[in-house]
Amino acid sequence: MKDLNKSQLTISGRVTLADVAKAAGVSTSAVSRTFTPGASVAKKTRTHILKVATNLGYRPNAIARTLSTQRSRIIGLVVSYLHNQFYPTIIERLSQHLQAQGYHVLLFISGDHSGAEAETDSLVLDILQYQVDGLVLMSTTMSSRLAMHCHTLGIPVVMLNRTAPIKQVNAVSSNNYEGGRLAARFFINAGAHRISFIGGLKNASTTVERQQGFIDELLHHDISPHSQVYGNYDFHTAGQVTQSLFTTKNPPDALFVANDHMAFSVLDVLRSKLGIAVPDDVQVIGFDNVPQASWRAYYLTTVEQNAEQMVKHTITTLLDSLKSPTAEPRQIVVPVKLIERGTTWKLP
Amino acid sequence: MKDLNKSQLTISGRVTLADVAKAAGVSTSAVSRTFTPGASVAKKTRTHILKVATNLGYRPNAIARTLSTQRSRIIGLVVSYLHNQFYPTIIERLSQHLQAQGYHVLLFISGDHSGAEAETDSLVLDILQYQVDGLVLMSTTMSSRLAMHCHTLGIPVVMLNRTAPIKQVNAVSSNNYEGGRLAARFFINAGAHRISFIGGLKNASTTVERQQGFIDELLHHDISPHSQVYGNYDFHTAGQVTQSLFTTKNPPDALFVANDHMAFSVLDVLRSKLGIAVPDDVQVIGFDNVPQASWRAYYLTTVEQNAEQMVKHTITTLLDSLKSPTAEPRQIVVPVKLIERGTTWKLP
DNA sequence: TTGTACGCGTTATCAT
DNA sequence: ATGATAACGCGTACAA
Repeated sequence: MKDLNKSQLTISGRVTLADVAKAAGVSTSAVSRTFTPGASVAKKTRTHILKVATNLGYRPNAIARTLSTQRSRIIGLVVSYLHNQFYPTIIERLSQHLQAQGYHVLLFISGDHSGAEAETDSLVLDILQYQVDGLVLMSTTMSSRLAMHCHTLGIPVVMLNRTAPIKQVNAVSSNNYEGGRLAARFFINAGAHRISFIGGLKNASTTVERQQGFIDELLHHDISPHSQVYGNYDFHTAGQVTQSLFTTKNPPDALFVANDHMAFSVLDVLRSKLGIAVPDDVQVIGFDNVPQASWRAYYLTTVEQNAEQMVKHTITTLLDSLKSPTAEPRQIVVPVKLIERGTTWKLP
Repeated sequence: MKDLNKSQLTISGRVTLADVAKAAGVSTSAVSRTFTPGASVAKKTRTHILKVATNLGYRPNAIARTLSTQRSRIIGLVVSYLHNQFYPTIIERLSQHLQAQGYHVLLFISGDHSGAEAETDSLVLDILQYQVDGLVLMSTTMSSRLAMHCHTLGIPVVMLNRTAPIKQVNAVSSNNYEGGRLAARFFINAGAHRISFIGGLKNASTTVERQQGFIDELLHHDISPHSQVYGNYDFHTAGQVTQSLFTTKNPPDALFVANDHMAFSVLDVLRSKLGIAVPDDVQVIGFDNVPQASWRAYYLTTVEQNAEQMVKHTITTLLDSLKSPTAEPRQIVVPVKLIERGTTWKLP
C-alpha cells in the first residue's frame, strides 16, 4: 500500500536516472551504481539514493540498459501451437526458471501450416529485432533453418523437443527412438497382430524418430506394420485418419500415436463414432504423458516424456551458452519410459 | 536460402543504421526513413539503400527504436499458471493477433501460492522495467492491485477473465454470474437434490461470480446448497475435496465445478477412486469448455466460455487504449451458454 | 528529398 | 568513492 501511494506522487511515470540524481544531489553514475549489484558506492549515499529513488517511484529502464550493455536478458521462445498440453507445461516451467534468473520470455507463435517456410524469414526478422540473448525453439516446422540462421549470427540456440541433422546447435529432446521401440515391444507382448502408427507431421523429428524406433523394433520381430498414417499433430485430422483406418475390412488392433494430444482424439473417435472398445478391441499408446491427465491413463498406455528434466537441461544449456558462446554444442537425450494402462502415478 | 548466404557475410551480426548509411553513401536519416513505412524517400535511393541493407544483413534494432520512440510494441502478459487448458488457448490466439499487428508478448508467470501478495511488487517492477506498451492480466491472485498500479502509471491494462470492483481499468470476462445460474437451473430441472459447489480460489472473481450466480438461483428456487468447497484451481486439491465430499453419509448428487480443469480431476476421482457413476449417480458441470476436449463431453456438461470472443475484445480494447489513453474504461461481458452432455460441437 | 544534430535512459571509461 | 562524458542504435525536428 505504501508503495502504491508513493508512486502516485509521480503519475507521469517517467522518472529517469537523471531525475533521481538531481533530486538526490548526486551524479547519474552514483545512481546507476546504486542499482548495479556489487558496484562501489558508499553505504550512506547508497541508502540515500535508494530512498530518493523509491520516493520518486523510479524504476530502471531495462530497454535503455539493453542498449548500453548489449544484453537484453530476453529469451525468445518459438512454438507452433499450444494445443498439445505438453507445450504449456514446458513453457510455464521454462518461464518460471528464467524469471528466477532475471531473464524473461518473449513469445513467438510460428503457426504450423504448410506455407510456413515463407513465414520463417519474417519471423527471424521479428525475433532478431528484439535483440534476444538466446532462443528456445519448439516449433515443429521451421526449427532447423531458424536454428542455423540464428546460430550463425552468434545467438545461443536450444532446440527443445526437436532435433535436426545439424550438430552445431544445442538440442534437448527425449529418446524418441527408444520410445517407439518400447511401444512396439508392448504391442508384441500383448499379442497384437495388426499394428499401426499414427504420426504427426511427416518431417517433424518427433514423428520421424518415434516412427523409426517403432518400425525398427517391429521388423526386428519379423512383423511388418499394418499401416502408417499422419494426423499433422492436429486433433481433428487425427480423428479423421483414425476413422478411415477403421472403416476398412481389416482394421488394426493396435495403434501407436505420436503424441497424447492426437491420442485423445483417437480415443474419442474410437469410442464415440466407431463404438470400438479400448483396450479390448484395440490397444492404444500415446506419447508425452501430459501432466494431470491421470484419469486418461485408464484408457491409454503412454510413453512418458519428462518435461521437468527437459526444461532443466534446456536452461542450463542456454545459460552456459550465454556465458561461454564458444562452448561445444550439446545434444542431450532424456530417457523415456512406458507407463502402462491402469498404472497410477504421482500428480505434480 | 539467398538470405542465409548473404547474412553469413556479416557473421558479426552487429550491423547498424550508420553502417548501412556509410556503405550506401547516404545519411543515417535516409536509411531510417527507408525503414519507416510512409516516410519521404526517393524511390531510387530507397531501393538502393534497401539493397545495401540486405546485402549487409542489416536488421533494425527494436530496442534502440523503443528508446527513441518511447513505444516498445511489447505487451506484457501476466498469468498464474498454464495447467488449465483455457489459458494456453487464449495465449496462443492473443499472441497471434498481436504479432499480426506488430506487437509481441512478453510472458510473466506470476505463481499462485498464498504468499503471492509479496511477490506482486517484484513482479510489477519486472514488468515496468521492460517498458511494456500495454498489459494483459490473467493472473488469479494479484490482478486488482497490479491493474490499478499500472493503470495509475498510465499503462493501458486489460484484465482478461478477471474482474475487480475497480471500474477504472478495462476488463473482459465471461458472464460468470449467468453461467452459475445456468448450472443451477440445469440441476434443478434434472431433479437433483443435494447440489454442491466446488470453487477455485475463494477470492478469485471467476470463483466468486460463478458461485454467486449458482447460489442465487438455487435459493431462488428455495434450494439451499448442499455444500461449498474449494479446490484452489489445483488438480490434486480438487480431487481431494471431492473425495472428502463423498465420504460422508449424505453425499451430493450434483456438482458444479468452477472450471473444467478441476472438473476433470473430479471426474477422475469419482470414477476411479470412488466408483461413482457420472451422470447416473452424480451430475457434473464444469466451466470453460476447453477446446478439442469433445470426448470429455460425454461425461460432462459444461458452461462454455468463448475464448475467441474474449481475445478479440481484449485486442481491440487494448489497441484502442494504446491509441487514445484517455478513452473510457470498458467492462466487457461475453455471454456464456450451457453445453449439455452428449452434445457435440464444432472443433476449431 | 536529404542531411545534421540532438535526445531517448542507461552503462562504461576515465578522471578526480 | 564519486563525477563528467562518451557510447549504445535509432527517430526526428530542423535546416538545407
